[in-house]
Amino acid sequence: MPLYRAQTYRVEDSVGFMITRLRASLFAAVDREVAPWGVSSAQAAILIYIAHGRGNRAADIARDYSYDTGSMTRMIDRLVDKGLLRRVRDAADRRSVRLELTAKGRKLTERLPAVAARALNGLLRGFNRAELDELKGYLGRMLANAQ
Amino acid sequence: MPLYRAQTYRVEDSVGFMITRLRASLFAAVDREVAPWGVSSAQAAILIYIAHGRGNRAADIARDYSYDTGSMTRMIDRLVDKGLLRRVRDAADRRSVRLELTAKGRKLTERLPAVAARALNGLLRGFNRAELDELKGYLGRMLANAQ
DNA sequence: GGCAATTTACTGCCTCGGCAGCTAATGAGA
DNA sequence: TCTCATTAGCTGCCGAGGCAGTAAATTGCC
Repeated sequence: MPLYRAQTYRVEDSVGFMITRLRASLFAAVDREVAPWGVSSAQAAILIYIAHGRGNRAADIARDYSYDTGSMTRMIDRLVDKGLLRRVRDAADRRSVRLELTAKGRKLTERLPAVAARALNGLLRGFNRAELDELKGYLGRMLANAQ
Repeated sequence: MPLYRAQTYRVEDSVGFMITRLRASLFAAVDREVAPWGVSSAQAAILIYIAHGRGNRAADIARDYSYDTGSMTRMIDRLVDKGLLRRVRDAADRRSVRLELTAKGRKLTERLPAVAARALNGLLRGFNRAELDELKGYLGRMLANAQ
């Protein structure tokens, strides 16, 4: 017996619908907080990634975030335009572009993890650690099913 | 002790990150299935809403889906252009536009719930009913926290 | 009845993101 | 070494959404 069936399908009963709304309200919450600093939630995620030093090429971010490389190019364009990021051609592999935070970008990025944490904690009000772990377990299983 | 803290924040450990990726892969799965019929997953959601008869004004959908009304206008434009939907000015409240499925739209819409159910069941492979209910409980609590 | 507030839909402008197609650079194999 | 496949990044094109501002219609309140 499948969990969802066409005959009884109701949008508002769907996990997909809930996830979509959750994502939208989470992004909106972060956007409200970082807007005064002139960036968006999506841009903040890129900055945090680079600051954490787990890779600094556009292709790294695209792979880890499952982003389209064309989207990445334009995202980086916006961050470069804002003076937060710098493109540096890699001498060893001249196809690649290394991304470096500018001083301004580094300064801003220091404040971003706190915003992300606050937004998540807001959504998780009333949750204890065990519940969060269980929730993440479910989400992780779904992601694994998605390959 | 908050669940997320700025000092230890890692994007890939974040529920927000997981939700974002889940949404993207769910939409992509539905898009792949309905693309041959000339519609997108977002458009399919609108059609299902109208077919279920829980409201047929643009404002109803925008409210229930937490959509921007400007986005709704453009979404309806695309569906009207495809001949799936018809705009009918409401005689009683002339601000409103009633949305009606065309014969073509009705025919297409009959097949959509099955696609949605299949996509969700794919993500939920290995889940039993109790686990799904618990997951939905968690997501519902987060949505309530988002107001 | 008259005026203010609200609602509905629409528009322009913007960010985000996928897809397809392209070039340049690199790597692997005959 | 030459060829072919792969990779990195960029571009055009599109759909999806939010925000702000507008006009018309409706509702509510005095």
